[in-house]
Amino acid sequence: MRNLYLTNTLTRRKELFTPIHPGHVGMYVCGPTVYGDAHLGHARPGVTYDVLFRLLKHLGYKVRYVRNITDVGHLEHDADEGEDKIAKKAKLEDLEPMEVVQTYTERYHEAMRLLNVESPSIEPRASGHIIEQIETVKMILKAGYAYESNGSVYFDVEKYNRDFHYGVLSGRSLEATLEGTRSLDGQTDKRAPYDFAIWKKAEPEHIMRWPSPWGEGFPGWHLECSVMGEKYLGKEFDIHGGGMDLMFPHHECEIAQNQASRGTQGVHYWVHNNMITINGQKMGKSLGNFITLPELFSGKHPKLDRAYSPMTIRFFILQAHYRSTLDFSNEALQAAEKGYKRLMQAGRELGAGCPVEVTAAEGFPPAEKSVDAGGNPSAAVAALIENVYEALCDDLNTPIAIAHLFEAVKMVNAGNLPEADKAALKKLFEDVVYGVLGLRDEEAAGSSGKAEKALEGVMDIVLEDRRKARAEKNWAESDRIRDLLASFGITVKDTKEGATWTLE
RNA sequence: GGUGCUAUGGCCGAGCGGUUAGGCACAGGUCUGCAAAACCUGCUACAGCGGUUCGAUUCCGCUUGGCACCUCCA
Repeated sequence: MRNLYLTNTLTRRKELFTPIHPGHVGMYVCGPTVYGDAHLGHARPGVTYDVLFRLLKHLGYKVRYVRNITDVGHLEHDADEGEDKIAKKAKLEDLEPMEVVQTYTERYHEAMRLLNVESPSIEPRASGHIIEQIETVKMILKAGYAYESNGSVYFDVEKYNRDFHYGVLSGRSLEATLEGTRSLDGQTDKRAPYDFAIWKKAEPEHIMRWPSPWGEGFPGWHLECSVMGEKYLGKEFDIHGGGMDLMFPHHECEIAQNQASRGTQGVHYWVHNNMITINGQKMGKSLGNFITLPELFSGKHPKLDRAYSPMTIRFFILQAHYRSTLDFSNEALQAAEKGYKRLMQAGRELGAGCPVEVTAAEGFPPAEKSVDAGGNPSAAVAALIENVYEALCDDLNTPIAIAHLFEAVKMVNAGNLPEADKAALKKLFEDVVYGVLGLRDEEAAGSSGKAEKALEGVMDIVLEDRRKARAEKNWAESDRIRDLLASFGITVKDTKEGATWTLE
């Protein structure tokens, strides 16, 4: 199996990926809190870990990919104020909290489907694991790393830090953590400001609540990932992904909880994707500068010049390395769109088809074996394919992989490709462009609707008339038809093979 | 204040101690009744100041700027 390198946040370096169980990979990624539409920022981890999932499968691993849905216990502000986002949204919209969860979970799934993000193997919900979370709280209490206080249970960070290191992931010392911690106003049940709730008492007005040994309440946010990760992937698993903003405190707390409850940090490779920025600033709810995915797809947002297709967004994300920030702008998105279209055009030229699912390749680069029928590809093509795989396996360097793919585009456009090269590149497009990168040819997707079929028929007639006019060099009539169509948003282009048209 | 990241040509964005990243835009060309598209060619940048080195955009230091986390956040 080909070597894969990943940057492990825990060690801050690129490491050779070695799974716990040869041939198998357990991967957990923090999913969304479903209290609103997913925005462009959510697309980043969605796409990034989708590519990792697809790449691992393509490399031949059997992967169990767990991505949770946070539908409970996500505190809005400081833990002591105890209002969770979903309950708040429910009040705002006068809904049952689970209605909010249902709506936005479905909308999230739809957005991910449009982005061609594969479903994870398991998508557990926090609300479905209250019993397990209570059990874990008990274990942490039993181990002596938590204390009960007025119906809530807090993690005793100071004690933990004496035995282990609270801050291994984010590279902080406890003192450093304390430095910037906000001073807490008023009463607190916590012993120290850096302690965090693993079980939170529900105030009378709190809607989402469950009975527990400490009274009615709800689990702390950090707990769910520890618990669901262990339940579905075991006490130790290979990869844990998420946004860099979750590194502290969320993932730090997860490690502490794991260590305290099961005696191990639990995760071998921590992978963190960077943020998408807008005018150089993080795109986020709290900053109010985010653009939701439905808005992007429809173009309905003051910051958008127009709509951008899901694949444009996906390509845009893939053109930057996942560990770098990526700055949003209409210009950048339009550049991505053009590049994406050029890539797809080459794919069509090669006759490559989108695979239904990613398949494990045999031998690497896989093209070596696949083109026996047509002979071996040229050295240039073989090198190109090798470069693409090398980039992907080098910490998921999709921008480099794409740069090499554009070399392939050049070769295809230059024409006169030997059959063996053509076959090898076709395979490369199927395996990598459509497979691992998960791009889909939106234009080739085909029109199946009745109205579209009808329009196609009408256009055939109209363009046939125009062709006749052109054959008679009746340019006035030809241009009249073209201008008329343009006024409905239909663009006609004359190519060597005849006229083509596109709507809007 | 603490911790960490970052500064690349008109824009987005890789990368590396000595070699063209790539995309978009732009310019020229091919094609074309025109237009558009497509294709070809061109476009050589690494914040500033020092240092290490035969050689630095790439390593080190300083300066200046930007960002993230430390509070919910992908």
